Amino acid sequence: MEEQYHPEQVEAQAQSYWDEHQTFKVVEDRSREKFYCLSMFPYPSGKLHMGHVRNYTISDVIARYQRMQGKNVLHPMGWDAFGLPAENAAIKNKTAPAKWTYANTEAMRAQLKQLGFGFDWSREVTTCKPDYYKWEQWFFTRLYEKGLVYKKMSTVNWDPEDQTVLANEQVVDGRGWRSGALVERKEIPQWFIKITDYADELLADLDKLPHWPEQVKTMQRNWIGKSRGVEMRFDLSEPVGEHESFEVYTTRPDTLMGVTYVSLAAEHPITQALAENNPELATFVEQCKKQSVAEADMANMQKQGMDTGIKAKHPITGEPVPVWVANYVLMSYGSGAVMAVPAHDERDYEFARNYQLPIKQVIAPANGEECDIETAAFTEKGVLINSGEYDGLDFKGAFEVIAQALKAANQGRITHNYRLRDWGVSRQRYWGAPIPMYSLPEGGEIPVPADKLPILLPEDVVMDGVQSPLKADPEWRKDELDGKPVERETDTFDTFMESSWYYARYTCPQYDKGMLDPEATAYWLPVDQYVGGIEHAILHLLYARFFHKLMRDEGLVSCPEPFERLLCQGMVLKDGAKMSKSKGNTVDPGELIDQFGADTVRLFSMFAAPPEQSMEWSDSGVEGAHRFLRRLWKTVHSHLQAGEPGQIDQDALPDKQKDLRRKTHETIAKVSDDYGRRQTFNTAIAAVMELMNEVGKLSDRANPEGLAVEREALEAAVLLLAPIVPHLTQALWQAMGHEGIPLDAPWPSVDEAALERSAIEVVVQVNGKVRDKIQAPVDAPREDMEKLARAQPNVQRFLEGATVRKVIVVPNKLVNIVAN
RNA sequence: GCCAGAGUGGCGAAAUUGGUAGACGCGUCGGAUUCAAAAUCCGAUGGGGUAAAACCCGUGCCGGUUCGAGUCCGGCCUCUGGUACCA
Repeated sequence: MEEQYHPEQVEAQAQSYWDEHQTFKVVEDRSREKFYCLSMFPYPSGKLHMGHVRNYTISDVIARYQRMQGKNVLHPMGWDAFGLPAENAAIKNKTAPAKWTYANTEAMRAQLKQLGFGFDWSREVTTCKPDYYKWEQWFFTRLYEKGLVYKKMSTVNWDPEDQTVLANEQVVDGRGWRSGALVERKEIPQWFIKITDYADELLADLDKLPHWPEQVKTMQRNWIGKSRGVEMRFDLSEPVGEHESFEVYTTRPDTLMGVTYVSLAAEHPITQALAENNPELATFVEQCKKQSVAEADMANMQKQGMDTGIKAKHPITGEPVPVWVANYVLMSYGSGAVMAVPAHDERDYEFARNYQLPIKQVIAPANGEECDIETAAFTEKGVLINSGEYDGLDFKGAFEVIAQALKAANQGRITHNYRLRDWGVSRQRYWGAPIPMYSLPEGGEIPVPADKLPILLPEDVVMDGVQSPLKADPEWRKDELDGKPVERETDTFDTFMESSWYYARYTCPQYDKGMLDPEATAYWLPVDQYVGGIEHAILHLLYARFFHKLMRDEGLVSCPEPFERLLCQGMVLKDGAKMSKSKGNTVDPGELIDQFGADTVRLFSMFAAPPEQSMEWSDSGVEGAHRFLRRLWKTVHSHLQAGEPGQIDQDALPDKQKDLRRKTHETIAKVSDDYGRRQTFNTAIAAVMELMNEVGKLSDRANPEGLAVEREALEAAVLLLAPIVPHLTQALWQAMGHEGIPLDAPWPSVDEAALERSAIEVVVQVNGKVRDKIQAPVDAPREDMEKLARAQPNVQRFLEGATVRKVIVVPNKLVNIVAN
């Protein structure tokens, strides 16, 4: 063994060992317990960034730990290769998106290997390759046949200058990021998948995920947003064209008598019909089109409206209610119409104040307190007032009685509503999987038959920066079906489609008899541990759960949920801000590896913060991590120089040696818990550092027995760190005379005899403040502890002249004497 | 706006079930080693206070529950993620 730690040598050696022995290649083995450890696959954007390093280090640590528990571990990697950045890069670099993407996957794969991640590269999946998206296209046609796919008009950002659809991200301050033109809303036909059909199941099954973070489940519940309310019909006082009424939904039917106006969306058919003969309204509707489609923008924008002049009848009283058009009512949410109760809804309140609409209070606080409706809306539930026969009812009573009245009058009914909307999967972009649908010459659409799949995306294209090459090329769309000409859909899939099922494809990446091999999915699924960024808490994770249920209903997978346990890692920050190119505060993992080695980078990423928390990058912290590894190396080296260890006879050990053994076994217990249950790798590392500090203080190298105690501590430290710094620990493990690698060694176990201690430190408080600390025998009776505590001089000082009211004794921990 | 988080020394953090606030690391200061420096090793390090102790204060802010609150409850402030076409 060399005296100095040379990471470049150690790492090259370990990595070539893994390559030669195909250490991370796994196959189904029904005789062993499996563990499927998955990290969110990267978008191949160019180089790895620190967020990737953190993500994949976490999953690698978990995968290696589980392997040391004896499990058959699958830890795959692939590329979420379709997406918008490839198109932008293609335009900028005058290259094809495919070429750019493949170059990036090459570069990033090399970096991942440098970091020593134990991926089974034989299962690599690249979503932009036809053998992957073919099955996605096939699955979509199956969903179509099952009635789970439909086409409808839907709103997009339209750049009138480039004549193209923009992503929300491409709209900056209301203008197209390239053209600078004011962006408009435009309604175009798009494909949707009925995720709302699965809303109840997606909601209910969150309860089957005890190992998901509570916050993620809460976010998903709120996103699905199931509510119980009343759907009711407002009849128009006189018909508008063919329209005689419209529907609204409310969760607060108790406020129905406080309705002072109703609002329609600009795109509502009644609004459209009215605008035909009302130029002023038509202008307002046009104005409404010049605003963002993003929810955050809509919620923050100035609320504007216009009185249409027509009236609707209140569904209970029949009194006329003015009908307005408002920019904040969206056609794609619910029915595109809302009833307004300004006294009890903040948004309606603000709107009514702006336009001097009446505000009628119909709810009073339940506790009889006053509330001033002149200053703010009262949005809590309470008791009905000014509501005629309903006065005095509470929310629950009013809900039922008013719903009953609406039902009796044939004006409405109780129903459930979801905030969740169907999944729009059409994108008017090139770099995505073509949507496998044909338009027929006689009109209508049919799915592309299986034998015509995949619909290939041409890779050799030139991007002009404006239009998708699929749309620009009139030839591409031409196809033939049973001798008849048909036209291909030129839209491509939302890239969330690919990321919704890649985890399943990893179980059988080369399978060509179908989308998935049910035997492979039955063995490997569900994923036991999923690791990825919190930013995916809703969209990706909800779509993937949805897709899983769709695949289950197709007989491709057998479990109800795809991800058993979820860990959402925090962001990597530098100088308090997210690392990003635009802020210029990025750190290049490659340079760090060159300087310190992969193990140091991995160690620091795990040590700086617990995985869920955002983590502050620090150059000197990295140096500290490196220092620790050098120290560990040197300690093992000098230990080996000191001679051969003997046998340990626990009972005969001197106290110092007993202390070191206790520390060793306490550390094994603590670190095992940190890896397995708590997943706090930072405290696991801190515990091993403490152990190494104790080795420095307590080791006795003068005799074989002392060397044996030290050897035990060092072997424990090496095995406990093996998942985090796999190269260095492999070298040390072999230097200490072991065949094979730590990864295949059993996880160290705790020797209960070594943990035993005779005395324990107990804190003594007077009135909750620490006044002394005593050494008490372990499990001392309460009376003894109290007596001992009271005897301390400093405790007596504080008890002087006071009467003891109560003594609280927490066994083996603390005594608190309450006195005054 | 709405939904979900976070806030503890000079810095990253720890405190796992309501029971010693600051483990571990970084930085800083002092010392050893060295011709000198780097590296390494040893020691100190929340603020106030003391010769040293004792003691007092201290976990974003205000209030509450409790023998005891970083931890639980109510109300704020600031920051972060998501907000359906960034992934």
